[in-house]
Amino acid sequence: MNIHALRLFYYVAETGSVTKAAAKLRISQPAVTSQIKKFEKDLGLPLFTPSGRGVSLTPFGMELAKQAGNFFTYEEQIDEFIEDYRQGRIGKIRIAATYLPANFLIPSWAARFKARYDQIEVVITTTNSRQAFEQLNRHEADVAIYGGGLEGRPENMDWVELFEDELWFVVSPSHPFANRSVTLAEMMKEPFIMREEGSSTRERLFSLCRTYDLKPPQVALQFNGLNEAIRSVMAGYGANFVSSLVVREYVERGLLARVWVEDIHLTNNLAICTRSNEQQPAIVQQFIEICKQYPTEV
Amino acid sequence: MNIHALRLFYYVAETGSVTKAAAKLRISQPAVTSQIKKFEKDLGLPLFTPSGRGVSLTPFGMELAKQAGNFFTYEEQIDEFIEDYRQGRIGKIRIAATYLPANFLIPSWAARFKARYDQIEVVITTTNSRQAFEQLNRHEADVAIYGGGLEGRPENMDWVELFEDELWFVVSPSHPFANRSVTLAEMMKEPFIMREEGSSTRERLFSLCRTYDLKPPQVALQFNGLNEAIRSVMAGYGANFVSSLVVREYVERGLLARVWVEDIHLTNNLAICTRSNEQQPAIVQQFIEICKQYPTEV
DNA sequence: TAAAAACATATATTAGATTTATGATTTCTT
DNA sequence: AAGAAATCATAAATCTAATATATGTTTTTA
Repeated sequence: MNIHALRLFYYVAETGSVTKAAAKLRISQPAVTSQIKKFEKDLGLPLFTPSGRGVSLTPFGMELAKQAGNFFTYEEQIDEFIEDYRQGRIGKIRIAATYLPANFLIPSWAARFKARYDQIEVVITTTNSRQAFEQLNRHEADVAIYGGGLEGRPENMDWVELFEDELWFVVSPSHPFANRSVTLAEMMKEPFIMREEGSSTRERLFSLCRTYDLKPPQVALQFNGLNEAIRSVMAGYGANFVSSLVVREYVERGLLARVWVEDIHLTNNLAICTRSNEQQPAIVQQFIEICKQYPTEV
Repeated sequence: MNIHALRLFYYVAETGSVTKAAAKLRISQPAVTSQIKKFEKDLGLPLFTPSGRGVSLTPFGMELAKQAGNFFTYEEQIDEFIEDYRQGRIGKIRIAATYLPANFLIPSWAARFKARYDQIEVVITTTNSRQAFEQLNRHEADVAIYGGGLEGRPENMDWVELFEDELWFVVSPSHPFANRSVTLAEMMKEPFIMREEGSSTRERLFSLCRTYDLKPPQVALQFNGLNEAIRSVMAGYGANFVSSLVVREYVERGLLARVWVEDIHLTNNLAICTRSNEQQPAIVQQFIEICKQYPTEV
């Protein structure tokens, strides 16, 4: 494919105008026009249609512009990689993670990694799971670390499963349900401390209610962070449904108490995810090795 | 970044030899050497070190080769995407249609089309005939499917005629005119169930009255849908003037009755319309083929 | 209706990639 | 060990392809 032509096309698609694209590229307008025309002829498909005194994209053009966008983003990443190397900053690893791993797992992995590769920059971005995969797809991240259900995992990814982690119902130790066994219906009558929308645990609790045809619990308080939510549970403001990894220590120290809800056994599947059919840089492979070696050491 | 140079570099890295890379690329060996040298100078980092009478990669070269491999794999994927689109394996077809075809013809065509090209998105917009052509002109639709008179068809369009369809006067079976032959003047004294303004059948009935210098019929009821209008005719609220395609089944089942109006034989011409002097994408051609093959199979 | 804006086309120019010819170094062969 | 073969490097000439300049066409705006 003619990448030069693809690039000019992409600029036109982005700016919506041949003239503007030419200005941005600092070349003449006819240079852009002729490249686009030739490109369309090569492809055998039209990219633009006249629209007033400008142009607008065909459906195919729109799709191609998206692809081109990702492609040139990747090109930029390679440039950055080269620049890092030239500057002697041997490298960088960019991790997109959901809340749980970012707060409870990555800190120890990153520390171990840094101890061995102290020159390597480790950049961690915390997002929800959808955005994590989008970042990976757009080559804005090298790996995604994901804790959640098995459903809804994207196709074009390689998965390295780390471990399974139980989801627990927890309340304050002074709560009547503390260390008792109750039905799901009873549990759902309690007020809950909730995380923000997009939290996979929140979604799973709600879908659990739909499955068993129960009214979702009342939302006592809502927090945009896991620690804050847990602190609020300890203070007795409501119940929570949360990864055992996060609360085990609190339960052991008697600051939180489990509630055994009959027949409900959900797990979070923790996994490291990379784009499939791709050769990963050595440092990325090294990082994944460390994660596999010390999966749960907090 | 110089992608051309990156490509030559990648071939050398893959084959492990400048000469072999040149042979694979079908260019001369000095062409490859000079590009690599220039690339190394641009980057400010060496990619190869001499090794015997050949070359071998530096650590940086190895990492860059991985990145380049992924990058060119992505390029190939874009090529495949383009090829898929060109072959009509993926894509979108946007159909602007008038009421009759959108309700009575396109459903079966679209089903057949989808069965063969399940990756293709089919978007159907129902409008009146004028707007259908405007959409086509503005490149907001790929084809227009039009049922109506031959007059008033825009110039700059290519037409594929599908079939002719008689327009019938119909009444409820208990109506005194049922299965009888009457004059146009007599027919026009009956109250009519009318479609909304902009309906081409409505327009043609009114222009028929003008032609024969008759007062237009009284409007018994007006509906914004064809099915609703027909149901109202069956219930005996008035007469209608409608495509035989729509009512044939009702007439055969004795739910509606024709009225033969002397010397009046109007037809709807059903046609598929595309912008002329344009090469249509393969999928659009395929869709038109299906329409031609099964014109009236409801 | 004239002016301005935006894209298209034709021709000329220029940048840069390739070829050809040849040199330098290393390895293989006998 | 010497000559042949293989491999990469360099220099000059050639050729391809992208760009610039000038101008035309269409559409919108004043």
